[in-house]
Amino acid sequence: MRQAGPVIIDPTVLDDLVWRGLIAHSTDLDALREALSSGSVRFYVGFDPTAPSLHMGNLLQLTTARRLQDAGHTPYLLVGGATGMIGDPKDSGERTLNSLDTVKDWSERVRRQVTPFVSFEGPNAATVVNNYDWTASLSTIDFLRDIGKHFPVNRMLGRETVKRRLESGISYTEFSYVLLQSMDFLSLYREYGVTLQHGGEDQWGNITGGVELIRRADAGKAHAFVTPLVTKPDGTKYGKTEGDALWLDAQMMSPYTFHQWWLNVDDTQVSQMLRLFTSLSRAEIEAIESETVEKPWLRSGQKRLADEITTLVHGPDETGHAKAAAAALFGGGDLHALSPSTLEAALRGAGSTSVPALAPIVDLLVETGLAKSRGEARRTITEGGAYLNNVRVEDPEAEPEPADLIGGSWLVLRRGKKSFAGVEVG
RNA sequence: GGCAGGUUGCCCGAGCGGCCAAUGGGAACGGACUGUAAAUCCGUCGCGAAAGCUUCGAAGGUUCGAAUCCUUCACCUGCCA
Repeated sequence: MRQAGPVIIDPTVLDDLVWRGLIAHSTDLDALREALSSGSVRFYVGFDPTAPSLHMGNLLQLTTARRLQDAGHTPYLLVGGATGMIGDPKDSGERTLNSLDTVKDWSERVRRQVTPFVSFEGPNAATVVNNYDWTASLSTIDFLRDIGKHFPVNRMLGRETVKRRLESGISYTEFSYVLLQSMDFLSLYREYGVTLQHGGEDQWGNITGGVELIRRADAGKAHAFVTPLVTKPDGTKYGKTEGDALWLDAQMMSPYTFHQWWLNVDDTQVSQMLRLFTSLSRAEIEAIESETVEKPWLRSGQKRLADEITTLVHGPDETGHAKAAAAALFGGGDLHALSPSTLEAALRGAGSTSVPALAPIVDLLVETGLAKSRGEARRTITEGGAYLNNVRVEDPEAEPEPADLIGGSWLVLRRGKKSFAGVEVG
């Protein structure tokens, strides 16, 4: 896509990032603006393989990297094959170390997930690196002499994450994490001339550790900024409990569910999400914002958000399917009136199960995963929360009849307002 | 190595021999109201249709009866070596 030849630098990129609210903290902003206006800056962002899929926080880094690349800068996407084996300290306590095989598997997944977001063509083509490559062979002596010497322990103890962990305990392993990440920045600085790192707000300490190391070890000048931590309206983190996590992997979260996730974003957060995650222009976003204020029930912000981001992550075809599925299931019309192919596609997106023969609703609720146990399924029916083909089921002993089958073989089960599951009988 | 404290359901946190499947809060789930929103109100929240069964770090033991007492083990925290 990108033309060979000189890179065209967009000098307004930093101001755009600021307007979007993507900069929570940064090193000297004026120096950074200067650097970003005067040439293609090589920058890096890291992704540790701590789960089988990337999530919302990683997505924010990926779209940010893309913005920088679109403005003419050169991305280095780092897979944390080494740092993923150590684990950075988090407030909730010591991590369980993952096995070598797990980290390798997840590293590979990260590498695959990360690549579609940037371009590998043109003069400012992206590069994917893995910190395992320069970390694994490093000797302990060299590490302590060359890296460790630059880290005063008294300063390390003052870091917020460490302070919070001193009560509950922190292992030397996690305490040392900052050295590894700092060494990454130094290595990329030396090897490729990388002078900028960005990441999530929780990485600020680790990132500035690298900036400082470059200064101490090489008397070099590097920049950094971090994006804000995106929290739920109540201030808690996403991904803390199962239901909130947003996975980019289609196996872990279907494109339909992914699309629904964005569609259900709070009114109070739509504006922020549009700015942070989409590439819509300022004018477009402001137009949507005013429409959201005037006619909130249209949820135009949520719809645009869901379409844009699902397309970015899963492509336009999947977005189309997700919208069609939602229209079919939430449309409120008679499901029997839908064409079998439309229905089938919708249910595949929402999740479906095959059973050999008709069975009581209670069993089907469990079978489809809408209820965890038969007791819970019965309770759901008693509470009035179970629906067959969008009609409430009143009787806990109810059993579907052949006439309920749509297109001769499908049942649509629903729990509550939003959870659908298809059942294919036969 | 010594001494002290801790380990309870998704999370936090009561309980300290029977009235405990285990108070309370949060999360989650269902209903009403709505816009597939928020807020609010109501209800549910180990498994089982029920009888009953399996839970309170692990394994033993005392007792008619234990999450609650005893022993050993594991892990965590603090203080002292």
